[in-house]
Amino acid sequence: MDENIKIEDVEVQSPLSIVFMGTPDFAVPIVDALNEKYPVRAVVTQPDKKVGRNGKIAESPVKKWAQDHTVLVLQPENLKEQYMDVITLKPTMIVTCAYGQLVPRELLVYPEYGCINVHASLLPKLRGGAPIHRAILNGNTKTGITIMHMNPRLDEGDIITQEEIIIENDDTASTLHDKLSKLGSELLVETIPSIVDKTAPRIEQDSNEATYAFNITPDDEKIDFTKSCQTIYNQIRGLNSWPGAYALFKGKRMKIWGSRVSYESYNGKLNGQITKIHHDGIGVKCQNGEIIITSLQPEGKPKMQAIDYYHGFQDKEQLLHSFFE
RNA sequence: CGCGGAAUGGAGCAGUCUGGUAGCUCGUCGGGCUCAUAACCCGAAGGUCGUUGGUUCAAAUCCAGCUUCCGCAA
Repeated sequence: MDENIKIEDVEVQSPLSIVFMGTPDFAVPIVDALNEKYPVRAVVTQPDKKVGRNGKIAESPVKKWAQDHTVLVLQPENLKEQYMDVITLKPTMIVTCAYGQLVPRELLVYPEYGCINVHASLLPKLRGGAPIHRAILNGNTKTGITIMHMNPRLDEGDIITQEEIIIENDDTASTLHDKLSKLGSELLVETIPSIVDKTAPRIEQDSNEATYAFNITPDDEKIDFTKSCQTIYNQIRGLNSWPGAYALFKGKRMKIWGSRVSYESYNGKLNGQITKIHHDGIGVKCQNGEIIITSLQPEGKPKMQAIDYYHGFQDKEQLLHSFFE
C-alpha cells in the first residue's frame, strides 16, 4: 500500500511539465499553490500595457509572481499566432486561469495530460469573463469553482470537478474573489492527481443550462434609483472593489462603495432624492425603499465615509433636497 | 508629454479670485441635564495651512519647481 503510493507520487510528479497561463490577481494564489506541489516551468501572461494616469506601464500580477519565483515568463501579443514558443517548452500539462486570450487548437491538443482551466463559477452557469461580479450582481446566493478540460470554445469544455461556495449577503466582489481564488487553488491541487492517472471524469456541459457572465461595461456601473434597493445593494457590492458603482450628484460622478438597505417608505420623495441623514450614512429613495449610502468617493477625492462627506457640506438644508441621478 | 480635481488641527470641508498670523460641521477630552441616547447644554485641548524657493512691510492666499493622493480616458 505504502509502496504503491510512493511509486505513484514519483510517477505523478516527474512527467509533469506544467505551463501556467493567467493574468490577474485571481490567478496568483492558483499558480502559487500549483507551483508548491507541481513546479511550474513557465507562465504565459498578457503583455505589459500602459495603464493609469501618466501612461505608466503595468505588469500583470502573474508576471510579478513569476519574477519573484524566477519562473520563465512569456507574453505573446497574440497567442493564436505565437503558440510555438509554448510548444518549445514541451509542456505535458497546461493550466489556465483568467488568462485573457483563447488558447488555440494547436496548443489544446499538445500536452499529454491536456489543458485544464480553473473557472470561478459553477459551469455551465456564468460562462465568460466576469463570473464573480455577475454572480453578485445577479443576486445569486451560491457560486463556486469549476475545474475543467478546455475545448476551443470559451468555458465550454468538459467538467472534471466543481465545488460550491455560499455567497454571503455582505460579500463583495472583492471578498468573494479572494474566497474563490483560495478555493480554486485548493481544488486544483487536489484534482491534478486524478488527471495524471487518467481517472478524472469528463462531464459534458449541458448548454441548455448555460448562462453568461459578460465583462462589466460602463452601463453596469451606473446606479438606477428606480430599481429596488436590493438590486442597487447588489450592484454596489458586486462592483466593489472594482470598478465601483456610481451615480451622478450635482453633475459630477460619485462612486458608491458601501451601502445598506432599508424598506422604510418616504411618500413625499422621488426616486434618487435624499431621504434623511442616518447616523451611518445618507439615505436615498429608490423603488421600494431606500438605499443608505455608507461609503462614497467624489471625483478627485479619496474614498470616505458618507457621513464625513455630509459633515463637510456647507449648506446641509439644501442637501436634503438634492438628488442622485 | 492623454484630460482633469485635490493637499488647511483626528475626519470631512470653507477661506485663495479682491494678501493683513485661520473658521464650519463632526470627533476627542472635561463638566452638566436625562431612566436613557447615534439627543441636548456649557467649557477645553488640538493647525509652523504638503514641500522648497521667489515677490512683498506682510503669504493658507500671488509666482515657479518638487512630492503625494484621486476621478476620467486608454
